[in-house]
This record gives sequence, structure tokens and C-alpha cells, in this order.
Amino acid sequence: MKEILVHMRPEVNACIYLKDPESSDLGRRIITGSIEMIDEIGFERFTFRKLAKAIRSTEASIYRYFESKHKLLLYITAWYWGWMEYRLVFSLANIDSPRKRLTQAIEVLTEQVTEDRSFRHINEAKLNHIVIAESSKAYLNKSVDQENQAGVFTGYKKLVERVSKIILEINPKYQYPHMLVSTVIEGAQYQRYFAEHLPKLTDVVKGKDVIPRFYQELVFRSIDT
Amino acid sequence: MKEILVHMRPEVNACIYLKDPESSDLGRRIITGSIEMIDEIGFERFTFRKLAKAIRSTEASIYRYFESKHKLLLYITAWYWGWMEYRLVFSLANIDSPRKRLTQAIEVLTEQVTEDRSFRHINEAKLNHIVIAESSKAYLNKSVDQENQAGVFTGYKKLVERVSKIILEINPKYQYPHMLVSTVIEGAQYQRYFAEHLPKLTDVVKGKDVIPRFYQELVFRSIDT
DNA sequence: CTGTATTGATAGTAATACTATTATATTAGT
DNA sequence: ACTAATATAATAGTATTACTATCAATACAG
Repeated sequence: MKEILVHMRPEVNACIYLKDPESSDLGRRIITGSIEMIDEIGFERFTFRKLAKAIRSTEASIYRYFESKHKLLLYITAWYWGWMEYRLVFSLANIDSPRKRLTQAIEVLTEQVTEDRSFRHINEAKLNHIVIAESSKAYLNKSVDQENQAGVFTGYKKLVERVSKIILEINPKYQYPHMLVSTVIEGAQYQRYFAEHLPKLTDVVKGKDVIPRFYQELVFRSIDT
Repeated sequence: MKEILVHMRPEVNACIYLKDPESSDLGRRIITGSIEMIDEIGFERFTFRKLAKAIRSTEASIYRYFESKHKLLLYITAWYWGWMEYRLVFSLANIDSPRKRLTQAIEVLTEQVTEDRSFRHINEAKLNHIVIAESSKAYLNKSVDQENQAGVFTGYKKLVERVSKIILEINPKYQYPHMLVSTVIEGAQYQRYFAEHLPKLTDVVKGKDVIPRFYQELVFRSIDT
């Protein structure tokens, strides 16, 4: 993947940032540093002041890139969903059978993300870890409608739409493709979080990743006539 | 239900509060007022100072009941899951067939909550609305392990366990009952949130509540052999 | 009517979430 | 090489948040 993606980057809606963090060294340090720090101390305790110290810059400089830490979270999650869409599209290339395409799509959406490093300054495994724990905070707040209207969540919606279409290819009469896909995506994240923190809410098997398996079965049984 | 529940109240783990809000008029005003206010302005913008003003008390007095607004959120969600368990248990009374029991359980877990008012000072419809939008913040943070160990999430886990058992009665070989139940509970909340704010992620039909229907089908297809 | 507990009133602190100003360093164009 | 534009650093400052502390007023229980 490295070779192919090296000149592509997930597109993030420009209204999220004041200045594109991909456009400068400081910008990239902000992204690298915030992923690192949010993973370590959590989004609530994360502040621009602490980040500034960690990346040897200043609060005021960070504010020139992002209006608030909420916008930074929006950026990180939008980047993640953009990246996921690339991964999905590439992993589906040359697969013709809709059923195989769906199997592969569910796999990509639910599997544990390991270090990828297609992008030098982004640790995808850590990014995945914070997306699991923090990404829902990006839309679970009162500014969601305004931000949705501005197109902030387009990447996520496109991903859901893409997989929904595969489902409809397999069963054009299935009535809830979007519900099913968003249930799988959100569900897989929660199950991973539960496995780590609230294991009574899940069924973990030591050494095995049952999450993709569970959702594969769930989806195919739901859509088969 | 009113007559039966009138002398029962959901039990909330005492370590969540400093002083039981059910034990005084001020305590109940804190709960009533916070449900109202969190629903209106969201958990992030909600502060004890604003709440104090709204219920004509003082910040310091509220702090005598709850250490922080996070603990108050824990209290509210724990109360909600305790209440849900009562609703579930009562609604399953006298139903013998495991399949019918499961159908009813899914219905209770996924349906829209309407005004109930078994408890004078709690508006259950509003409570449901804030649980949908805010409850995941109760465990999506770095204190989750500590709080889980203290038993804060017992009510939620008991509910999942209860429904998982019904699934195993129907199909003792089904491997993922807890994953399935937590997927349904979390999923139903998200779908309701999406229906209101991010409709592209769901399949809403005007005038119809498709969420229970979708999850009924999903569950029974998943567990049937 | 006295001790105890509850709430209210007020004040104060450290941290957070910003905004503003000015200085310095870098780079780009001519 | 000089100028202008731009980016960042350094510093300071404000309003709000998330508390803690103190003390007075009230209630109520024995």
C-alpha cells in the first residue's frame, strides 16, 4: 500500500481548520503530537497548552491552525474516515463478486488496525485507538447539525453509502442497509472498547479476534433472503 | 406500571454520590434540573453554576451531592439502566416462551421512551433523550477502569447479562450473546441519534419507528441455527 | 432549648479556553 | 542584497470553569 498511497492523502473539509496542518512542519507536529497525547491522557484532559509544551511550540501558534480542540478532534476523525475509505477502495479493487466485496468491506471496517505508516507523521494504530474511544464525541454534541451542514461528516457518510450499495447489490430488497452498516461500524468500535475496559459487555476469546467474525455473520444473516 | 413501581426505585451504587439525591428536596431538584438542562444545552456546556441558578440553589450545595458533573452523569445513566431493568423484568412477567421473551426484551430496549412519570421528579422521555446523546461519555474516558471496578456500571452489565441468558435459552450454542445484546442496545441509541441529526447514516421512514423492527430481525436471524 | 445537620451566601484558587500584541525568524520576489 | 510578506514565538491578559473553604442562617430532633 505504501507505494500507492504515498502521494494521496485523505481530503479533509477545509472548514474544519483555519490553516491546513498538512501545509507546514508545525501543522504536522500538531497532528502527530495530538494523536499521541489524546491517546495517552484522553480527550477531556488534553489541552492546547499541554500539546504546545510537548511539541515545543505555543498555544497561540496552535490556535492559528484550529479554533478549538473540538475542531482538532473533528479533523482527526475526518482524516481517519478518509483514510478508511482509501483502504476500503484499494482492498476491493479487482474483486468482482458482490458477496466477496462485502466480506472484504466488513473485514476492513472491523479489523484491528496495526501499524501501517503510509504517512510518516501519523501512527495509524494509535489513531485507530483514539478513534475508538473519542470519535463519537465529535458528533455527540449540540453543534452537530451546524457541522453536519458544513459537510464535516461527509467522509463517514460516504463510507456508509459505499458499503450500503454493496449490500443492495446482493439483496436489492433489503430495507435497512445504512442502519446495518452504521451499526457495524459503531458496534465494532464499541466492542473493541468493551473488550479492553468492560469485558462483561462482550464475548472475548483470548488470542482470537472475534469481532470481524461476529459482524460478518451478523451482516450476511441479516441480508440473506 | 405506576402502581407497581411507586415504592420501588432503581438502586444506584452509593460510591457515585457524596449524598443520596433521593434523600432530600434539594437532591431531587438537582436531578430534575440537570436532566432538563443537559437535554437543553448538552453535557459540555452544562455547569453546576448554571444548574444552581436554575434550581435556585448554590454551586457549593450541589457539590455536597456530587463531586463533579461527571459523577452526576454517572448517576443519571446508572439510574436509567436500573429503571430499564425494572421495565424489562415487569414486561417479561408471565411470558414463558423464550422467543416471546426475547422479542419483548428487544422491544423494550429499542423502543422510543414516551412520558412515563412513575417518578414524580424524573421526566423519563427527556432522560431517554439525554441517555442517547450523552451516556457513552460516562464510560468513554480514562477513569472507566477505576469506576468499573467500583461497580458503577453494574446495572448496565446486569441488563446485558439478563438478555444474553434469554438468547442462550433459545440457542445454547450461540457464541456471542453479550456482543449481540450490547450491539443492539448501543446501536438502537445511535440509530435514534442519527435519525435526528445524521439521517444519511440510517434508514428512516416517516411516521414509522423502524428501529425496533430492524433489531428484531437482526437478532433473530443472528441466533437462529 | 441545645446540639447537629443542611443549605445558603460569599469568596477565593488553579486551570481552561481562548484573544491580542509585539518581536523575531524565514522565505519569496525583484 | 533589499524589501515585503508570512510564520512562528514570546508574553500577557480575560472570562469561564471546576472546584474548595468559610461562616451564617435555618431547621429539626432529642
